[in-house]
Amino acid sequence: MRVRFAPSPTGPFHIGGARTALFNWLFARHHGGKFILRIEDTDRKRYDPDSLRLLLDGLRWLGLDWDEGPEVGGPYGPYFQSERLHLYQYWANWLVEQGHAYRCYCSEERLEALRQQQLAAKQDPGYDRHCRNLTPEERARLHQETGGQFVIRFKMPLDGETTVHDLLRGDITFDNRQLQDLVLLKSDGYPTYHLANVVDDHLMAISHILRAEEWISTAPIHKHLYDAFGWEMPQIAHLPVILNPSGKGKLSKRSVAFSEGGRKIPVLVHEFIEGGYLPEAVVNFLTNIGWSFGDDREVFTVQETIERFDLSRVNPAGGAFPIEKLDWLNGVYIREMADDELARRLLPVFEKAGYPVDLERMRRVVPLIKVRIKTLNDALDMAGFFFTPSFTPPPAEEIVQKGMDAASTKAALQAAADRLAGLPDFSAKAQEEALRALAAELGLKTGQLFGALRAATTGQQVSPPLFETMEVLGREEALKRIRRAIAQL
RNA sequence: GCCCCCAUCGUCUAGGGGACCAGGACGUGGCCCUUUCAAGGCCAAGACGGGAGUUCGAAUCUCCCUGGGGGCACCA
Repeated sequence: MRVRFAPSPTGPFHIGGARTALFNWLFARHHGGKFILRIEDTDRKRYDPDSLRLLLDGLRWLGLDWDEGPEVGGPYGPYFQSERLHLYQYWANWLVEQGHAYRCYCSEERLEALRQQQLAAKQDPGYDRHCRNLTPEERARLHQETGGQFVIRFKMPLDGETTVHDLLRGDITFDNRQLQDLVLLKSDGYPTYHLANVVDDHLMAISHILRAEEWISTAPIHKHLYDAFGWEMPQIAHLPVILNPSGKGKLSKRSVAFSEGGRKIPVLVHEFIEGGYLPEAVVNFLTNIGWSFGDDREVFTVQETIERFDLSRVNPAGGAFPIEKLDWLNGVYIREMADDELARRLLPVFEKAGYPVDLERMRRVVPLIKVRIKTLNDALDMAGFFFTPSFTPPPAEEIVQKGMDAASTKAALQAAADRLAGLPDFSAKAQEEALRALAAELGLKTGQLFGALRAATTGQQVSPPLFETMEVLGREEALKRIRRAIAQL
């Protein structure tokens, strides 16, 4: 079995594309087949040089390794369509010679005028097959007049029906009269998607096509192309589309999408990377859209997915992008990760945010924040204060707790500092014992005393547990922060 | 407008004629735990779009309607 992912480098790598790639990859890995990456760079107008890097980086980040394609080569190369132009030209001309296609000399202006006319007359827009039945004389004259500028169009059957078998949906029948004499080869010598895709899938011996639902309407077109070539069409399945979280419109339509709360949700693979998501969580998440593991399980490894993945559990219905589930799932993966591993992954995040990184300290911080973060980036807000070189205490109003004033807070912090300074050991346990006793002596609620200390030492209202935090900070640093807070009251 | 696809809790889904007064998960609400915030535990609310038909029996099969989505380029 040979499957392919064939993206077009015309923009950033989209999560919908990643899902298609993932399903193809899973299919190949499950069946012991090959996963081919082919770059369909035939649109010179929309070509975006950054997108290839984004694509390759994204695939690698997700762990979707390809057996043939860019950077790895393979026996069916080249894997960039722009390097295969001679093949498309050869096969397009072959179709012309065989009478399955023809040269069309119509100008863009004529096509545009035709379209306007059809629209005005409330007719379906489409090419009127003007050049399909030219006499050799007319053909020669037009060739002369246009200076040999032409496109090659496919001769679509004028009547009858075409049935395509979809692995997920069964037989789908189309009326041939709906089909156009579409362009196979553009006037710049580049192929259109239809030609290049069919030629390459055949030449690369692709056995199964797993592509997004939005391609369904091109299936009969491709079927006719395969028939004209006398080639066998690969087995085909159309994966359900992913809709916006609102369920309105497909996700890939715009690169900016918003959830109900108005939060901008990531839709580009690099946004997930930069957003602090874990690739294993994203893969698990994507796997659950349109496919289910069974046994009421939602969390599972890629290995388990590979073992179980097949088309029979793919749901043909499109659905909304359940982004809030990714946050939960990412949190699950973070909590299940070994502390050491998490520390290692957190380092570059802190480094990028401008904090001086320190693996030793990070190892000690991780157990305190692990259950409190959903993304790696969350750690910045939760634990940045551990790494701030010159920590500044927050303003007085953030230190003074409910039911207290500056004077009582100052006194309480001073007393706490004295107790902490006098502790034989600075363990969280020893601190807690001493400070609970102190709170009782001062007639304060634990929340009042601990809250003031929390604000003083972390600068935050929300933080990891206070005593563990101070233990990691170290007695010297903790006391320093408390004293600076006192000075500010 | 034309063609095509799809239809179970708000969302992702399980379900393949009786095992379904429909199961799981996210989210939401409540309680417990608790120095904040989480995590965790327990509990709760919450769906088969509508109508015909087939059948002893339909979430499951058929048809119609409705709704949603996709496609109609010298873009992929």
